[in-house]
Amino acid sequence: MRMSNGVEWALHSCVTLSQTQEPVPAARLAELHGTPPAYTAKHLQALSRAGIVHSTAGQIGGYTLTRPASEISALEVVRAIDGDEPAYRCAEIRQRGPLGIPAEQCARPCAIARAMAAAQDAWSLALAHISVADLAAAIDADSDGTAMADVRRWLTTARE
Amino acid sequence: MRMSNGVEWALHSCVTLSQTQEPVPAARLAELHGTPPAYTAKHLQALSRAGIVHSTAGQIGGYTLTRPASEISALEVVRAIDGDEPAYRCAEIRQRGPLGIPAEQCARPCAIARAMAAAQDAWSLALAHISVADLAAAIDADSDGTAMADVRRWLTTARE
DNA sequence: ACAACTCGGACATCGCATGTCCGTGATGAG
DNA sequence: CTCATCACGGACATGCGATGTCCGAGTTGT
Repeated sequence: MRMSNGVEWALHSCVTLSQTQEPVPAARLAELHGTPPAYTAKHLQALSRAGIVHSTAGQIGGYTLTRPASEISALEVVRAIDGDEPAYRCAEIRQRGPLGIPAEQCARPCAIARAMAAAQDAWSLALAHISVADLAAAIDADSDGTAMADVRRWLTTARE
Repeated sequence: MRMSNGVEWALHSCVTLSQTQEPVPAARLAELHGTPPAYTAKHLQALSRAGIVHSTAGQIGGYTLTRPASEISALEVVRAIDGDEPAYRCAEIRQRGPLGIPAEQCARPCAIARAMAAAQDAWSLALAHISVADLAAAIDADSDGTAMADVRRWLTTARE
């Protein structure tokens, strides 16, 4: 079980975008994070499709958050990048083999699938309770309150 | 984020093995579940390495559980097949780019990594509380108490 | 002692994630 | 109003890991 690597970049990008009101181009975010520009842009497009960020074209274009950072959960970002299908996909083994159960008796998911789904729900719930604003605040606290200020400064100075 | 498909087969195999004391060959389990024999054997080897099942060679060989099914958690089985490394692997983005933080200030994991780890812990905890015996009982209940009896009968008659 | 049956690890193959590119459209300047 | 510049958006290669398969080593019963 492995999560897409782009989830990390997307979360960092959202945290960065939460520090400004002006559009930030994908190339700028890639430079700040030290990630491949084209690939970073690809993930931002996924965020755009999911309605988490808004894209502005043109010379002063870029990406902005569509909502306050406190109203964007980490779960939304993860789902936008990694897809919303569950990690465990039941292949309906119970219907196969010499003791296969007819499909009409399989209205409910298999007990194993139910257990895995419950685990996934617990995982989702944990992420749903964390917002982008929470992450930004935690990162700021880790750096004694300088990290986000540095980001804001860098975003403005780089634009000059 | 996608879990290995073999997890399902391994869990079903453990449930089946919980219904008998005698060794069951990998080929027999594959036949019962309608899965590729060689690949099924591969996953059983992983369970063997993890100490969940015990293998017996020779003519009447096969696999048996090493412990009572009530003492084997679904989490153990999942980890044995899918690996025990976390789904989210932090690439330490905070150390990169123009605002990179020196490594000596990164003793604690990044706030984002901590959030993802907490979600993974919730997921693990949910699976740790479910035993193979629980799964067998739930599957039996779904079929009005006939499924496990059918499995036991099939295991003995097929051996004749 | 033999033969049959078992597990165990080493070897191909496929799909998806990763990474990259150019076309399209919009914006600001002249 | 026209044009040049810039940014997004989707379509195109590539690499690695999961999937799937095979044969050899070891053990047991005959």
